[in-house]
Amino acid sequence: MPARNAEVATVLGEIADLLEIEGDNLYRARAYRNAAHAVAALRPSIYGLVAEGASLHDLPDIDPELAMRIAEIVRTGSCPLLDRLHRELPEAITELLKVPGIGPKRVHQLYSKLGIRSLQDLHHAAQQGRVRSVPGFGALIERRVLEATSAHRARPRRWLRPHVLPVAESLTAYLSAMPEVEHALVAGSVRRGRDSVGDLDLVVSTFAASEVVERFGHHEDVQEVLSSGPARASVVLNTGLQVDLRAVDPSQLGAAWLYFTGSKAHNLALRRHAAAVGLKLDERGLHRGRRRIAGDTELSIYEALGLPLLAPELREDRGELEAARLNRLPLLVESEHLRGDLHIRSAALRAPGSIASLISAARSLGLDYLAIADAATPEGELPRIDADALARQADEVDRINASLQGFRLLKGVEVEILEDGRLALPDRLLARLDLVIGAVRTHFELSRPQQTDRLRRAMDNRHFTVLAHPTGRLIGERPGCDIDLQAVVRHAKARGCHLELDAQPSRLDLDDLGCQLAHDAGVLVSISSAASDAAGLRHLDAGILQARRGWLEPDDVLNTRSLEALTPLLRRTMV
DNA sequence: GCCGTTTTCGGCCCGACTGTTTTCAGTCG
Repeated sequence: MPARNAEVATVLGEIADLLEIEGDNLYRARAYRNAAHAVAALRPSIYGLVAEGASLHDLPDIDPELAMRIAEIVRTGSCPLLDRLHRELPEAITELLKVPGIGPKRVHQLYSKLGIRSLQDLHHAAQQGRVRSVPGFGALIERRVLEATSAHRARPRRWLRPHVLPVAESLTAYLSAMPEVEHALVAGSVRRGRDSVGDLDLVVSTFAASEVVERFGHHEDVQEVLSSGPARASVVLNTGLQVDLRAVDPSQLGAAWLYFTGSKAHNLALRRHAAAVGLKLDERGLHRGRRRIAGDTELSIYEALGLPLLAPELREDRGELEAARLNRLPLLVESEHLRGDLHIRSAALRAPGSIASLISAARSLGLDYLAIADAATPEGELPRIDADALARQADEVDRINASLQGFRLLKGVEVEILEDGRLALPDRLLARLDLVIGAVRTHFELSRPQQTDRLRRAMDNRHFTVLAHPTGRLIGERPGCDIDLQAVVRHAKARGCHLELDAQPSRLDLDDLGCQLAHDAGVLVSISSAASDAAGLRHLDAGILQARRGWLEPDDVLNTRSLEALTPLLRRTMV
């Protein structure tokens, strides 16, 4: 079965892990890790590239020989090197790397000295006190291993961003309130706007680093201090969220904030760029020889490197440095650019007074229109909407519109895309609506060709306007459907349809790479909240963040259009 | 295994922190 980019990247990453554990040439392992990153950051389907015979060694960090191996992985899911590694090392051994404090060297020791092959083996060995007998281990590491392998299953590995944001705000407020602290800032993947995060990174500037770090460890929400030094601490909160704090001298704040915002790949690329122009960048500043030439702000560092300040959302080493050098960075979309929301639930129509508060909230966000679009399923658990209900709703919308000035409700529906690609409502009904949002809600298990054809056929319906949450993923719960997103995007372009970025925190679907695909194909993205009340509109900010991570500019987004400019875009001209 | 505005060979980000050592290797971000 041909593999998706993320799957190929996973295989390359596994090869890197296994090579490191084997203890061969560490730089060879790093080469595979770099290749994994390059493939993961790739927009077009790698399977498509291989099928077209395109040369993968045009990608950064990939030479002809490695390109051939990757092509083999794409076609077969494996390669001779991986097969050899699997013969020589247990399949589950890379799991051990997930235990904090255990890296490739220690995994190698555990396997060669104790024959440990899995997390379960490791847990038992630690229980029996055998781990401390291995060279390089001691009683302390053994205790940590025991704790980690017990807690490993209980602690969620990734957190949805909205669950972490309030914690970030409260902890930065706590730190800011300390008299010794000048600034307390959020860094890491939270700042980069990732949809889910593994931990929370904070940076403070202060002249009294060790006192601040010490006091932070005594915060009432801290359950455990994992490590603590004069300039940094890692703690686990009662909720299980890990928080890393760094305290730096105020003159180093920019360098530290830049460094701890990451991503790691961006940092490495930035350091390579610095080295190429004869400078050295580290977390304390930018240096020419022994002299520090920048570092108090992020801007000072980027400027000294001859680059503009890069938005944190772009810092993923996906071509942003090259774009910056060539002055081709996108002018990213912002919340203020949105003029409407094209996917609102009708619950607001039914509850007394709530449509008024929803419209008022929308107006205060600068929006001029909302589209009501409930889920219509042939037989479903969701509030079912049929022809009569839709007609009643249309009357209600007309009545409300008549009472509004400078604001408009649009009539829409979220219609189920059936297994064969037909829509679950008749055309004569769809024809009366301002927009038709098609959604996959069942049969997630279809093969990639089937699922892709299903979406393409749905878009062939001349009333189809927007494809809702294109992959159907639920972050941390359900992976997206197996679709050829590039083919879907191309078909959307050919049919004059648009793609939705559903901004609900558990969806954020399209994802960032999907947004880039849409942009590259010239397909517009509708950033929508799927809100059923005024509070739900705040999800739009998360959608904007995701769109920015996908390099989208205002013109790439459907609902940055005024109502006048939007109307013709909702009418299909290509069938 | 990749890469080249000193290099086609000899580098490959680098500093903080920890634990196990007895002066430093491993891990992490």
